[in-house]
Amino acid sequence: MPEGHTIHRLAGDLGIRFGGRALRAASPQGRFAEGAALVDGKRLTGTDAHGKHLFLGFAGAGWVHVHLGLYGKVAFGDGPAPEPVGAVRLRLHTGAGYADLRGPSTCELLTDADKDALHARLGDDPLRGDDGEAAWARISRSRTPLATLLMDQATLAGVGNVYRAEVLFRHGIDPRLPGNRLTHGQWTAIWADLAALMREGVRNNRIDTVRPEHLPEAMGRPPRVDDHGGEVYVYRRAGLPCHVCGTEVRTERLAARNLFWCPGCQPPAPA
DNA sequence: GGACCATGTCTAC
DNA sequence: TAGACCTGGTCCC
Repeated sequence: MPEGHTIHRLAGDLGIRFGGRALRAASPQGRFAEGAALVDGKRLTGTDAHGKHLFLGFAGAGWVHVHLGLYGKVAFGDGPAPEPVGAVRLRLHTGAGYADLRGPSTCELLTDADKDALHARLGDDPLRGDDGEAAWARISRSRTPLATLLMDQATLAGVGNVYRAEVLFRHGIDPRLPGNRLTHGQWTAIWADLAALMREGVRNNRIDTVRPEHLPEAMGRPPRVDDHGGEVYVYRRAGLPCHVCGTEVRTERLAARNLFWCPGCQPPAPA
């Protein structure tokens, strides 16, 4: 599901599957009918991802910009495309395979200039090889809680609710710590960790954040299955014991999103 | 079949 | 900060 790793993975998969080829495009659901008609029959020249934004370049037609939002999905299939099931906003296909896009919050056609403007309002992306210093410049002068800053796409692009909860846990940082109380050393460690975790997320197409020494087998506990499909420390584990210290994982609404942390492993910094 | 929930973001008050 | 919105999965009746 859609944090930055999903989008980068999609950009890669779409490039491998369809790159360089002329594609048929349609909008069975109808809400992208005009855009689909404009790229129909055009060659896919390249794909790009920045944070949670996906871009598909079509020769002579510009860029299809997709944001999956909370519910969006892309489903791939081999062979000729069957009758569309459900609300398919955009279907791309060749005779040999197809991709169906459902439920995106955005699916629109952009010019190069539109795309540039979008990049300009997005922050550093751990999956684009950025060094994180522009993000640090904003974080280090903000009194906003770090948990909120990590999800501000203008500061940092691609991190969502799972990665923010998990990376703060891995670094033992209280999510409510104001940005300007973080040290540069802590930030470079967080940035490097995010880049590594998210690269692994792209590879595996799921979010795993638990260190090998904390996996249940290594802790002498029975294996577990997290219902969102990856191994995590605190995300959506409210009320359950922390895998590391046993303290009950807490949850709270912060800036209209659910936040999860372990008060034992992520104690408040001294004032 | 309906209620509810979700890894996101924008807009209006 | 509340509500809206895009959709599908899960749970309950």
